[in-house]
Amino acid sequence: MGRVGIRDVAKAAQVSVTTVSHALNDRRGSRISAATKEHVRAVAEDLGYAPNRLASGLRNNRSYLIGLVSDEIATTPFAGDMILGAQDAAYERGCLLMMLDAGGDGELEKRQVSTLLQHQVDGIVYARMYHQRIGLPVELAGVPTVLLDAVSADEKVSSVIPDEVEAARLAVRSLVAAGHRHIGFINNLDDIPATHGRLLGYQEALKESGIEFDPALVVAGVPETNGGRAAAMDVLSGPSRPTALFCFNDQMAMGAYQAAGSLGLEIPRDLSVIGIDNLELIAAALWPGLTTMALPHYDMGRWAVKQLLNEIEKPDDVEPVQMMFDCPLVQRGSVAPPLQI
Amino acid sequence: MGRVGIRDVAKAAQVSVTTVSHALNDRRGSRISAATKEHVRAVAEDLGYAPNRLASGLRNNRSYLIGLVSDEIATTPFAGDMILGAQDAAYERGCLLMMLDAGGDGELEKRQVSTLLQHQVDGIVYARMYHQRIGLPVELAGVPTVLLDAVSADEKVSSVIPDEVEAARLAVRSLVAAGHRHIGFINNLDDIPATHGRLLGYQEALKESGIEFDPALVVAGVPETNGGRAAAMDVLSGPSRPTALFCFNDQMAMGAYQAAGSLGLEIPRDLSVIGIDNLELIAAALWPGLTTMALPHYDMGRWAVKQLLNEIEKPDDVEPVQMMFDCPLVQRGSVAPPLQI
DNA sequence: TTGAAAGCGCTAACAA
DNA sequence: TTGTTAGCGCTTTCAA
Repeated sequence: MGRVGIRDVAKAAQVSVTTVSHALNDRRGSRISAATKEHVRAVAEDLGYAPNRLASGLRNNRSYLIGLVSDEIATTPFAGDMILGAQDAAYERGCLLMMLDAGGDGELEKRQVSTLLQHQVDGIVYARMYHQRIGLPVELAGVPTVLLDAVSADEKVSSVIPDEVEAARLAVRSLVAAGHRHIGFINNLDDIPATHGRLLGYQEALKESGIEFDPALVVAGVPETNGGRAAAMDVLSGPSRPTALFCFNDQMAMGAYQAAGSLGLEIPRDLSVIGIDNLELIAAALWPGLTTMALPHYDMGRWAVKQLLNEIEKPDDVEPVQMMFDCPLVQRGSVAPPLQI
Repeated sequence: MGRVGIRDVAKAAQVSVTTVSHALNDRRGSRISAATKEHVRAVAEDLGYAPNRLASGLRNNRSYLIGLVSDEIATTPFAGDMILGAQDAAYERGCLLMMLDAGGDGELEKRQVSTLLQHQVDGIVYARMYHQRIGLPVELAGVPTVLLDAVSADEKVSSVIPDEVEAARLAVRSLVAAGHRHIGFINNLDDIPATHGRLLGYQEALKESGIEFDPALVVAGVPETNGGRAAAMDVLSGPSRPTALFCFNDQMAMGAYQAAGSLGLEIPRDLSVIGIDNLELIAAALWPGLTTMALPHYDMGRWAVKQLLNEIEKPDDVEPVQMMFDCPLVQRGSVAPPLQI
């Protein structure tokens, strides 16, 4: 581990450390002759010089470290792409991401944030596993922060979320486009933005197609497979069976598949199903594959870090922006025209 | 952001910075009177002092940063618990984890490692998404490293993997214990340690129960749902249908469910199924729930970091250890006695 | 165009 | 038991 430092380079290149520093960082262009710059760089390369970020960070008050604190993203399959997007964006701007996952433990999260700050992170991406409205933790006051898959009540800080209403609208529209007019909605019963947004989108899409909203066709459950199964069982056994089901998420859609199976309904012949999430592991594994709306996790992660770095790099105009991303439709095999139209 | 430093504390406590440093870090116990120590700590707490890890790291040659470089763990649902375990272990020892995911891009990975080293990480956990045998990247030479879910060909570095053979043995044993003697194996066709290890365990478990190995009962496919579906379709339509299926992983088991469904076989009445992975998202979502062997991801992640920190903290006896963890059985509802025995 | 030197916040060897 | 002070590796002001 013979770490080679800037002075080793200076010695080898027969110049001063100042010159080396300037040659490697070229700030003001007109500082150094092109020749020495080239020379110094060659020597540095030769010696395998790599800067010590601890030292430069200490001096510059800039660690090139970004903290990402989350509730459960890291460990659940739902939003892995958020991390990837964030990581990519950070890496492209010369930063590293330090990801911490408190698993929903508020006290732990507090300590994690403090540890992150001790390491002098340049800013923090505060991410939630699913779109929610939150109060910004006090320990983040004064720290450059961007919210990922969350909005703050006071909107004092930038945030990025998916457009729930539009996602639902597009999903239902695609069902309508396939010829369906009798469309059930398997909703989540949790009181979260997605629940309300998607219901709204569902209603709007129906309205714009001149289909009357029938409350009997929306039934809620816990947002997992069993909740979807029960709810689907319910609405499919009802008096007027829908020909298509819009499901709150892919897991509930999987439950709908199971309900359809046990009722002897074949997808998509007897029943079309569309989900939200594009959870590869489920959507692609179902048979037939599940048509679904992809949550723009990668883009959101990317945007959050990009915005954060922008705010860090010019802290003058810290105009917080509330961003929303669209959810693209991913077609597989679970939507077809209804049997008799 | 009025950062308060050690000298602020010193001034406020009316002592020197040395005293503050010692009071807060208590190295050699007998350095400072209990009274002043208490006093200094109180003042520090009061001022909200938090050490600057960049500065102390620079001074100590110890960043308290651990790098975790992986191929795809971060972004796929398979091994999230490895990260959690690693994070927990790091956090308990006062370290932070910097996770980088190259998505399988070797060049990128090389640069990521170099970035990590620039940030002076104390060591690196080199993790793979699934158990494999690898050559250690050259850029890691001389850097404290532990392999996670991988072993190095030369065994010069510590590593931790799951016990594939034992996992399969236990899975098959539990099928035998339920009364099955006609057990199929849906294997992966990739040439990786898990493929061979699990086949071996399958064979050993049969042998110890006095069941003859029938090559016609093992059929391989791509390790995903469709591969499992095709393979299961195959073996279940064959001349002597097994009463139970041991599947390479939970996704293939899901495929087996689909095959069973389309053949009119009810699980677990007509067919028992057992998987490996305990992929919550699938195992719990299937109906009935999938009985499966859990891969010890959390424990492996934890162990890797613990071992790494041990090696970092006393670099004298760097005796690399090759660790193996057992896979516990997670019972849900997919195993029952065979219909007629 | 280049170099000397101060100092980022902290620790620890040395002095008192 | 406590304080003074020299750096850790780097950037940058100021002088040459």
